Amino acid sequence: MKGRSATIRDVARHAAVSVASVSRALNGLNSVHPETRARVVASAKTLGYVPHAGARSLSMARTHAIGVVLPDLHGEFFSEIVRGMDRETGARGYHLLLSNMHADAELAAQAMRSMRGRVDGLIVMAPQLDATGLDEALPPGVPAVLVNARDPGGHAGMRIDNAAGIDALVAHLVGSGRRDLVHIAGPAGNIDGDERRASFAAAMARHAPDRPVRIVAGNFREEGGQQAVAALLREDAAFDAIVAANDMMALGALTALRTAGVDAPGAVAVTGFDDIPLARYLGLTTVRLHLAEMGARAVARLVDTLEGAEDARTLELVTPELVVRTTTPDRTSP
Amino acid sequence: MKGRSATIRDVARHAAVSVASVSRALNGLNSVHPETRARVVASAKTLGYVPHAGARSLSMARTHAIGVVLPDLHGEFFSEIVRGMDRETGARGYHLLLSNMHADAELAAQAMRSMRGRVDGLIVMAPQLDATGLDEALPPGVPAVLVNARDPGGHAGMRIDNAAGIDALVAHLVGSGRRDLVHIAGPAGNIDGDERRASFAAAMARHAPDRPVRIVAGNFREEGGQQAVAALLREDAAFDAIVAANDMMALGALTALRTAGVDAPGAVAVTGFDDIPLARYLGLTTVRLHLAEMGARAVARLVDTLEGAEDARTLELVTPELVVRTTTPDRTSP
DNA sequence: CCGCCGCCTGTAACCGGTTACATAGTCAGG
DNA sequence: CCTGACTATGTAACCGGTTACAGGCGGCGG
Repeated sequence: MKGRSATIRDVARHAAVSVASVSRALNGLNSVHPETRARVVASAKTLGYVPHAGARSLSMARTHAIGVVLPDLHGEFFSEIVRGMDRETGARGYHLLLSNMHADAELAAQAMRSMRGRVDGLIVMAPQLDATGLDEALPPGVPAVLVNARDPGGHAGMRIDNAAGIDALVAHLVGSGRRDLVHIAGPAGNIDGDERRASFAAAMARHAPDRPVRIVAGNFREEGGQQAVAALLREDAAFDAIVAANDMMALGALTALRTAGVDAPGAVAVTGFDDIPLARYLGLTTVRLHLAEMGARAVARLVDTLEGAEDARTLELVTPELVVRTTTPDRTSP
Repeated sequence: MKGRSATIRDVARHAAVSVASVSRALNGLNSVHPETRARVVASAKTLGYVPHAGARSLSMARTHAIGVVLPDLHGEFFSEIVRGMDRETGARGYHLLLSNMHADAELAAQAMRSMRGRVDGLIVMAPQLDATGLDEALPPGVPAVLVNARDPGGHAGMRIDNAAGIDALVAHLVGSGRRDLVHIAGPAGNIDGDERRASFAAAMARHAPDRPVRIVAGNFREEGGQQAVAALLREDAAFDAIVAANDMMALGALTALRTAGVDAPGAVAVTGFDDIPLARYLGLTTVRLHLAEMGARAVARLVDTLEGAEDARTLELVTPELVVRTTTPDRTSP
């Protein structure tokens, strides 16, 4: 409509006061005569004045925005984390600046740099970057919380407690009468995959120390679960439970078992990891990740340090919750 | 570490040139002597200089960010739209500023205002706001694309083509031998629910004009589908197909039919709307929404108008895609 | 030798707010 | 009546960039 929208100086002129008074009046600050304030507010309304957040940020050195750098996450995972962040962020009066999908480390680094001056802090989930590469990429002086990073280095970190999740699953299986467990692992090199594999070995040592630790390779995808089961059947292995590193592979394993004529979950119990929506429909026993909570906590910690609290710079774990369904029936009470 | 991070003046001092030269050198602009440029680049690197995006935005009156105002969307829906936006936004060199979850119109309006000076344009999905309320809430001079708005008024709009989706489903059902279709509607007042209900009537008139238009109430949730089926069975209605207004209700309908002993999909075919991930697993015939594409198109249109193209201010529809699965078996070729 | 032109660079204004500091006015206490 | 404190307001610097404008300088044609 009109050329450009009203600035604070337009309001000042219209109300016949100085810009300082306008600023003070509109921010409810210091001492402003009630009558002056009323005049300013009226002028602002008639001019349709909306403060320019960018200018304010510049002069206050505070943007009230936090940046989020994520890899190319899929569906549920992405949406849950971001939802949690968004909830907390809104509650604390901040905004979220997204920068998703970064193919390689260079792009991710560039994305992080391009946020300097736009955000007060960063939440970074960058599987491609190691600790030192990350320190180089982070704009100096911008606090950060690392989510799911292999090594948070000197920063605050958030991570899923994979060990607790796997331990709960193994304990549950052993407790319901299973003895010969097999783990279908995630892709090598993936943080969660690696942790879950190691945790499986640890959990077996704790709950079934007399049994061997059996692990077959997988890839977090449905076919991976199918192929793993096919390999197991081919070598005629004896097992009565499968602990898949995530739900999708558990699904694949389940269908592969059934099409091969194996009684699942009767003869072979199956567990997953993640609790995707499908798991509920298929009755899959699994662990729920509380991703939204993790996102919210990451924001909460970041905002806390932004607002002066001590920066803990510690790694905080989010404990998954065991969800028992029908793929792990109890064998101990026949 | 060091007190505050380097500014352009620090670089200028270090390289013994003026700030203007630094700016020109780093932006690959105009005419800068190669040697000078090299010196500037070297200084910038040793000082760890990262440009301050906020300051740049202020002076250029361009933020290269676009704001997104969404209601509290759940899972798949939210994530798909945002994913599409993010993809396009990254490809065009922009950022995405999220402001999710706005309980009422007032909060949504406030969220939109708070974005002035932070973004170059807005993508708004605000079911609570009507056209005029929206025009008041929009900061002046900020172009906007409205997603799923009942009436885009004078703005550009994006919407799912509900009529095309319902028509495809009804055509498919009638084509496979069904005649007595029942629609389980969405909640009254919801845009998509209303459109789908009206479209169902229109589609029936087109493809099965001799049959009555039967509609029962629903609420987009699983129980809604169950309750609708219960009501139908209670009144002993004769029907051989159910067209649910979304997938969740279709699921509810399916399970309710089966637990009531009705042969589904043999005696009663069932269709949904949305194509949520579960639909594939349950073999539900439905239509796929291409939400990511809608988000991407919204961004593309917005960026186009920001970069000078003609602003079409037109309502653009995204056509859903029919996905035929097992809940609608063919009856015409016995 | 002069003037002009093109290349390179510097100075300073500007974007739209906030805020330290100065100042004018009012009022009470001594 | 003077002084000090306090309130209300204005002036101008500042945040960190971009860029219009003004030179300075060297080369070249006349």
